[in-house]
Amino acid sequence: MNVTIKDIANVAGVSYSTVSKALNNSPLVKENTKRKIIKISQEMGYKPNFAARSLVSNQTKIIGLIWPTIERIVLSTLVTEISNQINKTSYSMILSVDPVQTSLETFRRFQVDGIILFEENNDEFDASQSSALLSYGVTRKDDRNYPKIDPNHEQAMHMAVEYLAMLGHTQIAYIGDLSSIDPMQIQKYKGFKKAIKQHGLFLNEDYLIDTEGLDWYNGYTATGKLFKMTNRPTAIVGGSYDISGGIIRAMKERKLHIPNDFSIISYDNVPQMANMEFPLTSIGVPVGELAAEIVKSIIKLVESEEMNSIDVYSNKMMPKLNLRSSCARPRL
Amino acid sequence: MNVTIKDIANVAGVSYSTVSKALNNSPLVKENTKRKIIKISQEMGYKPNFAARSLVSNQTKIIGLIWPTIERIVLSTLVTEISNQINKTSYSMILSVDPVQTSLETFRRFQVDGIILFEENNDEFDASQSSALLSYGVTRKDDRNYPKIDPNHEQAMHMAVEYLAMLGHTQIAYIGDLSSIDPMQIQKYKGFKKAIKQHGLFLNEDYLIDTEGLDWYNGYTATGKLFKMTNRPTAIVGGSYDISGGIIRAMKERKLHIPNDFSIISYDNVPQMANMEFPLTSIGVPVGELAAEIVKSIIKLVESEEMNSIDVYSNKMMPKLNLRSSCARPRL
DNA sequence: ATCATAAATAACAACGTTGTTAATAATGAA
DNA sequence: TTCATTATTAACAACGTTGTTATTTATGAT
Repeated sequence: MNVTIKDIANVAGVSYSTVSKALNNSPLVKENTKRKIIKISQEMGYKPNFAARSLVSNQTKIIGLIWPTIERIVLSTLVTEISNQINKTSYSMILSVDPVQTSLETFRRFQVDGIILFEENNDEFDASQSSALLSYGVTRKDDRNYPKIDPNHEQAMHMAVEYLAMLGHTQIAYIGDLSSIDPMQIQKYKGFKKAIKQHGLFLNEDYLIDTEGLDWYNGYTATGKLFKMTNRPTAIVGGSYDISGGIIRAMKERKLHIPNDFSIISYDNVPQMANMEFPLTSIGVPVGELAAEIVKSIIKLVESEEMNSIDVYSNKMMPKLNLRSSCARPRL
Repeated sequence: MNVTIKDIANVAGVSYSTVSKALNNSPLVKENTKRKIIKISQEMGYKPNFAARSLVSNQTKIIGLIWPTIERIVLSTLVTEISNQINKTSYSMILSVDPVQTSLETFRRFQVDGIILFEENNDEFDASQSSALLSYGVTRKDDRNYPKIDPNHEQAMHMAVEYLAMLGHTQIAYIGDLSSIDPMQIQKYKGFKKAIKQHGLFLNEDYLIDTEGLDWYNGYTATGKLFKMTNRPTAIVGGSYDISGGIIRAMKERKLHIPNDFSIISYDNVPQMANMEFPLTSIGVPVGELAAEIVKSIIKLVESEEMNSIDVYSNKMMPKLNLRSSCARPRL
């Protein structure tokens, strides 16, 4: 059996309410006895009972994170970052890898104070009865009634294309998942197309290469399609960390030189980027910043919810360009 | 505010204790009123308060899973499987990606009923004050005082080598992580060496190829070392799913044919194995079985702990050989 | 020394459940 | 009908906290 404040009260010879106050550092109890009680509680190995505390305070101090598809390395990194950041606050994080609806129900039972939702696919679910909810990853529908945080994909593509155009590239390809219903993927290639037009470049539809998946191998295969073309691009934007890994592989296999034969910019901004087979110049919101913003927002949401000030904002975060060595001026 | 059994009692016109019994399907309340109460509670959207319930029952019905390094695909699959299996019981699972010690403290605060621990590296930690604890992944020290479940790595290697030997191979290489302090990796290559000897084959130390990592790219690079040899093996055991992915890649790049040029058996037994670039024959405990055993064990542990029958067993699970098309008789 | 006041501690209610005990209503044998 | 017995429901204590209110003890001015 665990030790309770009553046990402490007994050995300290005070009432349990005094113990409670002492442990919460209330000014209502004398410094002397406070010290004594704290000492005893430590000796006895007291751990506050979570259930009791949340029963009276009506809050759990837990943030739930829903992550239905635990596979991509970028999201792994993001989750780890978020976990670290949350641990610096008074909250804790728990994770559920179940489908969204199931996860929501689990968290409802738990009465978590807030929920972070990674939306990768377009599951339908009913979030109406849930606690403070913050979404990462775009939904298709626009009638969401909860706030969300996202990288500004459009801006990222704009910056990538701008940089390549500045170097003199006019034939730029995008290798990414075009067939997915995942809204995040859709936003990426739409952003790319828009950026090409904005920079006055010709949009060659053949340069939109579908990986039909998000694994490194999909990137590898799709790059093969590129080599079948007669009129090849001089620069490539890779749709994700994993995909870009496959692109590098395909290049090396054909003894092609980066950046002399092809300039490459990869999407995503994780530390691992620097340790790839070839260090790629990349574009994306740094995961650290992303995590910080997500944590800050969900906690604000949780703590303001009492006053019902839940406004449904959509925070599109600013990407950063990380210059490494995979881009150069095109050969003439 | 959430609806409580008292609210239900009010609209049903009974006492709250009757509501409690009705919802718990107690024989002490008349079928008629039971139905009425259940109907009302559904209409009002009642969700039992988790904190209150666990306060009185002194159990949380939560299993915590500690997974400090969320990267490998095999473990992703295992976690998902475990989560699914747990959801079929009356328990729920929560996941922590923090270092072991931190995670243990979090779970202690939560008062989870049981903990599943994935030990990948050799962190030191103090599990003495924790609840029922079950470990997956071998520890270096032998003085653990908690039970564990593991694939029988030695047996797996035995079966792999046996199969290859049966096909006529005498020159078998192992490509895996030899430099790690991760005990699971150590067991694998030690098991391989033992198996080679047991089958009366000559153990060529050059055939133990160090990937120095667990990524697919590590497997790819290590395979390169193999091609530098003059006296090449005819068969390869890949140390993990990811590593084997890299091996396949290296083979294809050199236009080598599997299984005519090299027979390959991969470690790990996940469904994704069949969808690899090349469907590999593999050896390992099926994740489904592994998950089932883990869940069964932790629940048994949790529910028997009251009677203090925690015996420190070590369950080495039996691997299975999955025949696909990556092995053949060696060429003469 | 006496009393008002402040400081320190104790007592108690509440949070939402479950399980036990007490009270009431229904049933049936005399 | 009356009383014992059973079926049904109500009342209450408990779980371990926190916050509010009541009580005791110490302090200081008169």
